[in-house]
Amino acid sequence: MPEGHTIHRLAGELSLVFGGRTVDVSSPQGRFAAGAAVVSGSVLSGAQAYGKHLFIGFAGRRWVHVHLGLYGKFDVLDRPAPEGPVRGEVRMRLRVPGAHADLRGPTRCEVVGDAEVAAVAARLGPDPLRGDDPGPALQRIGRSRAPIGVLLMDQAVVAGVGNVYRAEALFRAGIDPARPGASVPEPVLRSIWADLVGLMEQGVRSGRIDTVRPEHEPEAMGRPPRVDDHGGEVYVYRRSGQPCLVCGTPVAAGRTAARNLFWCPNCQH
DNA sequence: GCCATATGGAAAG
DNA sequence: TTTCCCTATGGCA
Repeated sequence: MPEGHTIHRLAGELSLVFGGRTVDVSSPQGRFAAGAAVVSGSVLSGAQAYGKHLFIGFAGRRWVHVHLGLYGKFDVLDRPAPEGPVRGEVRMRLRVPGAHADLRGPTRCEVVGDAEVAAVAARLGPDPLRGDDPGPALQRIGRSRAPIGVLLMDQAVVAGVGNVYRAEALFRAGIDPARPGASVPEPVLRSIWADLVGLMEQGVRSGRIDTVRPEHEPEAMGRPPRVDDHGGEVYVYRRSGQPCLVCGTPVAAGRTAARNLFWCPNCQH
């Protein structure tokens, strides 16, 4: 479930569990064997998140740069690594007495230096989860003819927003994803930013994406709760054809830039 | 078993 | 705009 909130949450968990400790790093699958050897046995200083990029810091100014991509997973477990054969394709395993973490299916997992961390941070737009100034994002969107739905997913514009937060923030703002960025009034852009900050901070705390306002929650509407793969309750994401939680109109679906897009044609303009 | 699918992004055409 | 990569899972023979 890798949108920015997942990565920031992981950074916190990794820092808490492994920070200040000497960590054994391995690659049961083998594809990260060389990198693991570089950092294994050194002290893990802490982890940092920039958008969807995770940097795990080790003594000697070395970082393991991890990007989960579409289906990567990084499980941090408060118990010793199990004995015996490793289940599945574990690219990287972190291990200390009493805890371990397994990384599977990442798009990227490599040892880098400070320069690479800085380069990644520099090419990303402001991150709602880092307390960044939204100015550059607002300006870029305000000048662009590209659809607001595309701009919000562009990591160079806003870092950390993925397909779920994109769809949900636009629904909550009542904005049609196809609208050109420049056509969205600046105050609306500001409120979308503030909304993303609140939603994503909540996501970091809960480890899931919940976007439905109290007045539209299942208990309030007399319908059964619904939990999707992302773990939470949402208005439109992956609800195509089902009635909009606010107006009952069937939720629309489309594909833009090879990604699924969902919106309510009645509530969003 | 096979196929489709997924919250991403980079490279190729 | 399409293709490719990385992995697990659920539906369907």
